[in-house]
Amino acid sequence: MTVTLADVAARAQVSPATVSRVLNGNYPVAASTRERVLRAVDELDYVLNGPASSLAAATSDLVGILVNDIADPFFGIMAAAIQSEIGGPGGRAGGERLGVVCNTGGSPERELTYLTLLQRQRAAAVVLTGGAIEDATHAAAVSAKLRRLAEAGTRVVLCGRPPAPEAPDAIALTFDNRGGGRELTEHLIGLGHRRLGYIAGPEERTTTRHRLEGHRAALAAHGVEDDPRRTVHGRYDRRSGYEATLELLRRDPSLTAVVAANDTVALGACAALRDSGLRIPDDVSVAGFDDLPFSIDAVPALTTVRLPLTEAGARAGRIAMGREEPPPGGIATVRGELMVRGSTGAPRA
Amino acid sequence: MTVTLADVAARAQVSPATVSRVLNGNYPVAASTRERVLRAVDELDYVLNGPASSLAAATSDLVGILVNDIADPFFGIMAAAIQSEIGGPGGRAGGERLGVVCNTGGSPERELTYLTLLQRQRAAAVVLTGGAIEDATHAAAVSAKLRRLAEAGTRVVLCGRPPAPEAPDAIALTFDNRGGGRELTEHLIGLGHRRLGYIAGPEERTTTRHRLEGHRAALAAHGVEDDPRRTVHGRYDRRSGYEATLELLRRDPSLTAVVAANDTVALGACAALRDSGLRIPDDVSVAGFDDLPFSIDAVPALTTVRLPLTEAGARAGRIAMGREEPPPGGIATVRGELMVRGSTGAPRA
DNA sequence: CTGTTAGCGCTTTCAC
DNA sequence: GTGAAAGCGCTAACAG
Repeated sequence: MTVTLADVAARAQVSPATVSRVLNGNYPVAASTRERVLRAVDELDYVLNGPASSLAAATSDLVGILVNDIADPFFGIMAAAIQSEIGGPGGRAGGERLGVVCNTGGSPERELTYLTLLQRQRAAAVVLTGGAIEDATHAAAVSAKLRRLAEAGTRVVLCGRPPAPEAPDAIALTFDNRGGGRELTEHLIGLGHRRLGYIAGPEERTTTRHRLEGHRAALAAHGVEDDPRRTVHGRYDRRSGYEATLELLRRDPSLTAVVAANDTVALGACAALRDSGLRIPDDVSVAGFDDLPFSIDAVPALTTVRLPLTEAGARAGRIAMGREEPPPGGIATVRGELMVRGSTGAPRA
Repeated sequence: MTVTLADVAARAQVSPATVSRVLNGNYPVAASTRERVLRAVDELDYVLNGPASSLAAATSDLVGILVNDIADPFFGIMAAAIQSEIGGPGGRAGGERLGVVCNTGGSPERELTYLTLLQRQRAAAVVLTGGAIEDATHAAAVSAKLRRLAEAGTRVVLCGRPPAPEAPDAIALTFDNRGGGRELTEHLIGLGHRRLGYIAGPEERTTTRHRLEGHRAALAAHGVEDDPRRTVHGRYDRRSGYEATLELLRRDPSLTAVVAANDTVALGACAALRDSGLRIPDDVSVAGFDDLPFSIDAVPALTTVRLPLTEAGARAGRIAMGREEPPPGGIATVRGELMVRGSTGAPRA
């Protein structure tokens, strides 16, 4: 019924081994033989059986990319960059790898499930993107999985995620969220702001914590009071930014600036300010983080910290494919760049 | 070295067959036996070998989701919805399916490559999202692949893509792009606009063509002149919208409205208008398509056509998993909803 | 450069 | 309800 490699071999009048060699292209085969085999493949419309091939070879061409929220361009952009380096020749069978993105939705269980599934498939590599969850139990479970994956020969790369101390084999490309957060708040302080609201992301997330730490470091360094009532936690979405801003305004109507956990949240903050009759930046300045494509189209354009998502993703992809040397020590910090635009200005008198 | 099912069997003092039955849960096994097996699995930290399992069972737990551009929230949102219905129990081994998204980047070759890779993996189902490429050769190749996949037992679902006539087994959930496009332009005509620029997507794409056809149908129905110089093609991105708008303005500075292929393009159009010193909607109205989350935050908020991406994706996912009846005839049309907001208004006098 | 020979680890009849 | 045995389709030594 289904065409197998043996059928191709019979038709091409060679042994199955030869067909395999032609298909994998990793072994010398006479040009004429190769041609004959390829013709047979074509004529029979043969498709390699992936599972059989992976079983025999004890490894597969699958490369998994884990993201927290695929609907968020932050992850979409990284995923696209990573995947672009994974497709194309370099794999085993037929010279193609299957780069696939898995959406954990930020759920620890799903993250672990995907990791298990990928482990089950004997994935060639796994790339985990974005902030990690800071629950100790979960972190330990993930680290254990990563270690096991690495032991089984799966390359593990973290992109935009801090290194996992217990998974020493994992290469990490970390974003300098702390530094970026600090720079951003210093920019605001430099403009004269002293009462800054901060909309943080979900608690128990490394990204959230690091950005907030940067913000606080800036306040501390410049002797600006850090009133805990000026910080609100929420999700990484627009709605959350909207509501948090209203809440911050309620707590302190004299705020002159709002720093958001990311650009999406900042957009929600802008909407809330507008709906409250406040002008940006005349009444209140707003800043985001990430510099997603739409941020420049906000009105006024958003001041933010640009993260080189595409470059970092591409690099992570190449490292995962073994096409680029890992950074020394297995860890590299990727810095953000402050983008000053129209949404921030001097505070009202 | 690696733990196999036989190891688990030995430890639990049962046969490999029994372990397999426990793991797949699709066969009666005594409760006490099951427990013993599960304990052994745990103690040995056993992970099923996916390829071996798929080889023996002649099917896998992989479900592929093809998208044109994962960095575009349009696809991200659909992919997230589809994937959310795929994870969870229902698969074979261990009751989990691996829903993975594959980014074709809009390239015909990569689309075909992914399809082949998925076929090679004996995927349980494949969901293709978004507009199709209208090249006859490519369309035929895709249709052939889809037919072959269906023959091999892979469920094929199209989500937001028109049905492929040559792949009759594929279930199609199509967006009514033509109707939405028409409604949008009629809204503008109703406001009094007569000189409308249209920024179309890339040529040779069903989505592009259908939206444009809707626009033209509206013009024709209301006796508005359809000057071909008022239509420009570009990519589905912001930059393209920016440049196209400048070009349209150059060709006809008296334009009173710009209809964009989608919201992202519309954002670029807004930026170009602003940079040209034109007010929205006082000087020029702007409309988009899709109603992505950021569209409501544009200033002014974008008039657009809302597509139920999440609902459609979830439904496609359920159909792919065999958890929902396909629509009668295998084809369902999903309608959009006109969202009138601040970016459109009456033309200047 | 090519063929022969063993499995890879699991599922699944078929018996008991 | 459980075990024994026969592959699933391919790859990878090892010869030649």
